[in-house]
Order: sequence, then C-alpha cells, then structure tokens
Amino acid sequence: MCRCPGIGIFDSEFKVMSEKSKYPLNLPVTDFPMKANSFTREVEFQKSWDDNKIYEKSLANREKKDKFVLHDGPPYLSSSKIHIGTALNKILKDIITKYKAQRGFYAPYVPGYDSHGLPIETAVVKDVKGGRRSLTEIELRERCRDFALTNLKGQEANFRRLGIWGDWANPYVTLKPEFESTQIKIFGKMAEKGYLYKGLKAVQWCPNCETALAEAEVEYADHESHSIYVKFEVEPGSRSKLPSFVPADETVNFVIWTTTPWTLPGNLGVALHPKFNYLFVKTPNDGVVVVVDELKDAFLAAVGIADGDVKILGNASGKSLELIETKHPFLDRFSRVIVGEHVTTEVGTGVVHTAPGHGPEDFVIGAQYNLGVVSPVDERGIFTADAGKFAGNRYDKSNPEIVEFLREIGKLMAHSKYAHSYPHCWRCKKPLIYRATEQWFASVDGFRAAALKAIDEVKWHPASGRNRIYTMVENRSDWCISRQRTWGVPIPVFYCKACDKPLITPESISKVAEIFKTEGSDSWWKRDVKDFLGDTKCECGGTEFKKETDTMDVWFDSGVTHASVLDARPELRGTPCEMYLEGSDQHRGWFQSSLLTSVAVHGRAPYKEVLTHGFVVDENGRKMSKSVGNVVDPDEVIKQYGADVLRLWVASVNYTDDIPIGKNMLAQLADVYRKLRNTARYLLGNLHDFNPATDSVPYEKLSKLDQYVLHRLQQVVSEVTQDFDKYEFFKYYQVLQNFCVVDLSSFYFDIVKDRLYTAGQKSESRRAVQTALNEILKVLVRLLVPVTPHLAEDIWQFTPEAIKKAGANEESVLLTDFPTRDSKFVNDELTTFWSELIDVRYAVNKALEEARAGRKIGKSLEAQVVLQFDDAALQSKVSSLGEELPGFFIVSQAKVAEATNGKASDDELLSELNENGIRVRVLKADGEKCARCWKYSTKIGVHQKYPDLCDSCTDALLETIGAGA
RNA sequence: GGGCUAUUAGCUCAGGUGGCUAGAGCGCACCCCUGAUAAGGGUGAGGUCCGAGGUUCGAGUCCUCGAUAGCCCA
Repeated sequence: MCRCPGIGIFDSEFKVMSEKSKYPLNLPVTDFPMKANSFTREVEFQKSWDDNKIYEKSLANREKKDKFVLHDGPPYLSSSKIHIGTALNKILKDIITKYKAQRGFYAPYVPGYDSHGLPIETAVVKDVKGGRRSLTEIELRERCRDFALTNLKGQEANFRRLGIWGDWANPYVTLKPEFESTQIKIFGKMAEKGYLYKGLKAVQWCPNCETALAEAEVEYADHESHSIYVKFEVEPGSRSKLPSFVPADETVNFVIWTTTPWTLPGNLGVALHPKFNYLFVKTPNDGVVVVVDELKDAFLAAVGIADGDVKILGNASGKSLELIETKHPFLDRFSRVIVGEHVTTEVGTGVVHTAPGHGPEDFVIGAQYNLGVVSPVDERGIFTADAGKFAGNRYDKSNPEIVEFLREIGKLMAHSKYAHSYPHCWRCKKPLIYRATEQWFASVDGFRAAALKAIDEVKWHPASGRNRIYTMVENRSDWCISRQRTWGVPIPVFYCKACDKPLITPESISKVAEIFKTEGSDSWWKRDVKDFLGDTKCECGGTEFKKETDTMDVWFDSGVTHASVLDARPELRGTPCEMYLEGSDQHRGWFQSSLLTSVAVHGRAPYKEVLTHGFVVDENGRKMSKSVGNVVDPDEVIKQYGADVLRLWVASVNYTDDIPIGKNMLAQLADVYRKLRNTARYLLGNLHDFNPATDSVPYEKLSKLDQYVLHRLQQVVSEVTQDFDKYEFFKYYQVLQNFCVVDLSSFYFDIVKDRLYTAGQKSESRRAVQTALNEILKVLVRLLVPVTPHLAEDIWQFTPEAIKKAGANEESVLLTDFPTRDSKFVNDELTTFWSELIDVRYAVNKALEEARAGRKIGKSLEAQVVLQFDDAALQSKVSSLGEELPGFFIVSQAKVAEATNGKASDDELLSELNENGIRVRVLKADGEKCARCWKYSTKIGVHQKYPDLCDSCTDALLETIGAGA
C-alpha cells in the first residue's frame, strides 16, 4: 500500500459534491488534517509562539491582574537529556501555568537549573587525565561550568520541545554571579541570627588522598581486619548501679567486639540495646563478663572458654544498665554505658564500642548522650597527642600495637583475623576511615518551632504531604552545610592565621556578595584575602587571614531560590509565591531546604501551596531501570506520537501515586488524541460556511436537541473548571473524553449529520446546528489549551475567519481565556428529558442490531421503528419530538403506536424487542430511497424535474441552487 | 527494620457519612456504513473490588494482620 506522508494532507479532503451523487450536499469543508503530523507541526507551532512572543504577550495582557507564580524547582544539570519523570514534572507545571493564565492570572514561569555539586564534579574529573590533582581549582571549576552549561542547553531543548512556555531567554541558574551573590547574603543573614555554627562530624576520609569522600565515592572491597574482644571494667563508683546478684568482690566487665582496634583511643561509650537481655557470666579468669544472651555461646567459643567453666549469675535489660561508667581499657577516662536501637545481635557481644569521632551512628548516639567527640587522627591518618602512647603512629600500623598492648594489660579476651567487606577510596583504592572533622551547621533547633508553624500555614496537595514534612522537620538534626568540594559556592568565612578564630561579619559578607555579583564565586579562588577583608583585624590582633575551603551543600543553593529568584526578580513579585510543585522526594529535599532558609530569614514559608507527584513506573508498577530495560524515553515518545500525546498522558493519570507509563498506554492515549482531533475536524468542516454574526439562530429557536448539547457543554465546562482548580487533571481527561465520545461523536454529531448535509444550506434547521457547533468549537478549543496546546493551536489556525472575527480574534489560542459556564444555555430539565429518551434510543439500537444481525437491514435508514410504551408519560415525551423522531433514531420513519395496538406479528417485522416497558418493532422503511438524503420516503419524485428525490430534498435543493431551477 | 502512600475489568479512572445483580471511557470481539473515510455507527464479552480474619442484618466501603509496589529514612 502506498503511504505517502505529507501528500494530500493540506488538500481539501472533503468534497461539496459527492462523486456518487449528482445533487449538491452541504458536506464538511476543511483543510484541518486528520493526521497530526506532530513531529514537524508541533515544532512549527513552538517556533511561531517564540517568534510572535506569545508567552510575553500573555503576561503583558494580564500584568495588572492577581499573580499566580509557580516557582520552578531546578532540575540538576548532570545530564543533557531529561528523563520521563522530569518531563512529567515540567508538563504538570505547564498545564497549571497555562490554565492560570487563561483564567486571567498574571502567571510568569521562570525555569531554573541546579548547577553545582558533587555529581557534576565527579563526572568532569572522570574524564581528566591525571585526575583532579592535575587541575587547579579554577581549571576544575571552569570545566564543571562548561559541563553544566552544555547540559543546560540540552535540557532546555528537551523542555521546549514539550511545549513548555516560560522565560527561556532568562532562566535562573545557581552558578550565575547574581544568584551566588544573593546566596552569600542569605548565608550572612543566617549567621547574623546565630543560626550557623562550626561543629564536628564524622565523615568518610581517605588518609592517602587526604580528603573527605561522599557516599558515591566509596567503593566496597574485601579487607582483612583484626577481630578483638575487649573488656571494659565497671569503675568502682558505678558498682551500686549493678544488679544485686553481682558479688561485691568480683570485677565486672562489659565486653565489646570490634574490627578496628585503632578506633579505641576515640572510645567514649559502650552501647547496649535497651530491650535486649544481658547475661552476667562468671568466668574462670576474667571475672564477671556482660554479654547479650543471644550471643553468649558464640562469644564463649570465640574467646575459648568452655561452657561448663562458666556460671550465669543473672540477667538484666540493657535499659537497666544505662549510665553505668566503665574504665577505658588504656586511657585515663571513663566510657559510659548507653543504649540505642542500632545495637544488633548479628555478630559480636551485643555490647558496642562507641567512638563518636569514627562513625556516623556513634556520632548520632554520642550527641544524644553528650559524650563529646574524640578523633585523635589527623588528615594523614596519624595519631595525635590525644591518642596517648600511640601518638605519631599511622592508624593502620597501630592496629597490631594496640592489640598487643591490650593483651599485655589483660584487657584482651580474644584476637583473630577477620575478612569482610570494607569501604575503600574509589580513587586510590585504599581503605577509608571515619574521622571527625569540623563542618558548618545550620542550627535547625534555632528555628524549628517557627518552621513547624510555617508548615501549617501552607496548603499541601495531597494533604498527607503536610505530615510527611512535619515529622521530618520535627525530628531532623542540624543541617550540615559544609562540603569538602571545589564545585560550589564557597562558605564565606575567614580564619585568623594567628588564633584560628572564624571571621564572619556583615561587612565581610557584604564585600563577598559585592565581588561575587560581578565576578562570580571564582573570585574566591582567584582573589587575595585582602580584596575581601581589606585591613580587618582579628580580636586577637591578627591581621593575616585565610579563606574557608569548604563549599556549600547544593541543597543550600536551591534552598535560597526564594531569595535569589522570587525576591530578586521584580517580575515574580516576591515571596511567598503561589506554588512549588515537585516529586514527593522533595519533602526531604527542596521543599525542606527552601522552607528552612526562608523561615530562618523571614520567619515564613516561601510558598502558599505545595503540590507533589509520585514517581514514574512501568506498566507493571515497577520502577524504571536501565538493567531491567523498562525505561521510557520522552524523546522516543515524542518521535512516535508527539508532545501532545505525552502531555495527554500526564493529564490522564492520577499523579498522586506511582505513575505508570508504557507502550499500551501510549497507544491508547494516541487513540484518544485522534478522537479529540477528529471531533475538532468535524466541527471545523461543518462550520466552513457559518458566520456567527449573521447566521446564528436564537436560543429559543434551536431544537431541543441543540439546546441539550449546549446544556451538556456547560456541564462539561463546570466540571472541568473544578477539576483544574483542584489540579485533578485525570478527571478533566475523563470528562473531556466522555463528552467527545458519548455526547458528541456517537450521539449529537451522528444525529445532526442529516440536517447539516441535506437541509438547505442556509435553512434555519442547519444554521441551528451550526450555532451549537460553533459554541462547542469555541469552548473545546480553549479547554484543550492547557493540556494539548499544539492541538488547540492547530484547530485555532484552521478556524474559519468569520468565526474568529466574531469571537476572540487572538493571534494564538494561547492568548484566549478559559471558557466559563454560560448560564443562558443551562437548563437542568433538559438532562432529565433526554436521559429517558436516550434509554429509548438504546432500546431501538438493540432492536436494529438484531435486524442487522439477521441480515435484514444494513444501515439503520433502511428501517422504520414502531414504539409502544407502558408508561404514558414516557410515551408523550417521545411523541413530543414529533418530526425529529426518525432523525433521533437515524431511521427513515418512526412512530409511536397506541399501547392497545399490539397485535400479532406483521409480515414486514424484521425484529422485535420488549423490555423495561418499551416495545420496539423494526420494519422495513416505507417508500423508495431518496437519491440525495438516502432516507426512504413515500414522497419521491413530487417535483417532476427530480424524479428520484424526496420532497424535503427537493425543497432544500431549490433553496440552495435558487428557486425556479 | 521504620515512616508515608497505594492496590476496583487488558488500560486509565468513578464508586461522600457501609445498603439493590460494582460503573464510565478506551481497548478487545462481532456486525454495519462508505457523504467525518488511514474516519464514523451499533451490539457484546470482560471484575474471588490484592489476600486472610473480624465488626455488622449487610463491607469495594469500617477494624486487625499480611502480601506486593513506590518514595523517604535507617
């Protein structure tokens, strides 16, 4: 078969004169193509919107109106291609901004990008020969910037291809100087309020590379460690807290198990599980030892004590032993018994060596007990003076020494080698250590109450989002803002070289912000300290300063967009904005970082409403992953179906939960898209000769059916408006689809075709239909704008001039207003009236289908129907249609018979149906087939010139071609 | 392991405060039309409402437990 894309698409495929009929009909005329040809057409529309500045005009038109600002959450620039979830997010935003603009709001949309941070730095370094150390900081940053901006171009192209409108010429980017400058100011304000402090935190550290590592830079590999069991003796002052069954003359030892002997100098506690059962075991040579019940046997085996040689003195819960002090095995300090849920019975003794400077869990639990942090290891992995006799040794070389020393002083119960998986540096492949380092923190405690209050002043969609973020903020610890990275905004702090005191003052902040505003944050590395501080003096009298080397967490970058974008750009009219809209993971991410910085500085949330969506999964509800091969690429979807189908997908699903997508769904969405398109095509084709200004028929003169479809149209407008206002686009999708399929295509359009095609071209009955079709077109094309703007624009461009001139004659459909319910068309009685008639029509169709199945008729016009009703009221309703009745059933004749006239079968009876008090008899139509309208009639050839036409066709024809012909 | 959310026909969705044989559109099957034509119309077949208990005269709807999936934590 010849399939020639493009050919014939712009030709008129509708014909005024059928080849098979010698008589003229009023057939549809339009160049609106049935096929969308989205691949090229959508891009053309997008270009014309750009060229004609449609977005800018939309804003200008509504400049004096209330604002609705949806503030864009910045996608991260680690890739030049967006994935389907990003497409969904941007489309949702676009549906909302387009809708709000149509509703008359001033609704600017400024897209943003998140451009700093580790993943970009990592991606860049990966391609550098010789590794990061072969680059200066500035060189590395330049490469990162290029990488980010290249990706920005790619993502921008992807977004624009989706039909997203906005200020693409001026997006916000976190690496722009003015952005960075504002970020510094926010940091300064938080410092001024006392919300920032420097504290210790255990981070993964590579002693070889002398740098902190992020989670993504850690590789796990097999490693052989020392496995040791060590006694922590209860100090005399705590003996009273022991259970009474413990004999006073026995030493009592909590026994810990560890694979990192070198961390013992950092030990500050021994952790038990509050609910576990701990045994007090009398041993031959080690006094009483305390271990968890479940691991007692494994422990005895490990330390080589026979089961028969011990005696269980009693037991106690972990909780009951809390706060007992033990002696550090070799340093002159105590190690406190603490309890935590993180203790397990998988391996060891159920008594956990706790060194807050050497592990994140230890750090957290240590903070709860105020144990402090001891981390006697420098950046090269060498013990400091705090490590006592091991000072000066490398941590790993000290392992055997510590083991040996423990043995000497009698604290070691067992020692062996232990092979396990252990974190290694991805770069040098050497083992990592946890090391406490100084970091900058935002004290969430300082404004937690205000943040929680702010959360309750925001409208969350769905409502469960409120609880989600509330509990997170309620429980979160302080926010560590420091990153040991180069690609980011520097933490604007200086240190006195003499006393090491940090310097951060309104003046220093203001100077840094000022320089950043013109030169960007590169200046931090390029410029001398003096440029920022002048001749500032430290309190100690020192005049020499050094710059902080840490950069800020990228969540701080994006967390200040309310200041650096909303407040900074006049056209966005400041904070709070109307809406943030992101995936539900952002309750922990952007929603929270934005809230925290905004509350810290302004005492309120930066947004009035927050809308969240779920994650895109495949058709089986599984998450997408490359290895499974179920990833849907938005590019591919656009190539095959176009952006509007993808947008229709977004509108069709309930995005609150997981959002499925796949081949079947897309194929079905393409079907729905085609239905919408063909609905529009029917409207356009049948309105080609209609001028609303002169041809409209007054409402009272419309048929009851025309009035009904207009009433339904108003219902649709009402429902759809509610759906949009509640952001429930899937309801809009259902309503719209139902309306096009049920009310229009298979009902009104089908019935009314006869009037349109065969009545006199200018007859009132045809003009009445066109009056209704015109209203439908006007509404429908606008309803399509938020979700399928390209389709709407396509329809708009093919709308006959007379119709455009009579209505909103905008150059683009994107500049029109959203339709409102027109009360002059509302008449609820029509719904009750027609719903019963539609039931009758359904019965008639069933009867006709039976006749068709029996090969008695083909098309329904070959039949006539005779109806009888048990219900007199229904009968009179049906009768009231009068001459419209045959058209309503699309048969040649229809009549209502008296209920008594129900005698036996007629010879002509083709089928019969009797149910629900409705009796339908189908007979062959009376008379001959009219050559023009194809209806059967007994009045064929009443005009001698037209022997094969029925009377009404003759009239219509004479009217159309002029009387006297 | 914890928190949150979800689970109704092949697909996308309806089913306020528990009450008739659980609905819609699409898709599918069969048929018709050939003057919306790579369109249009008609009829029909599809559901142990995730599972198991429980409350109740009655549960898709309420309660408990569990399964599966997604997100966030640990």
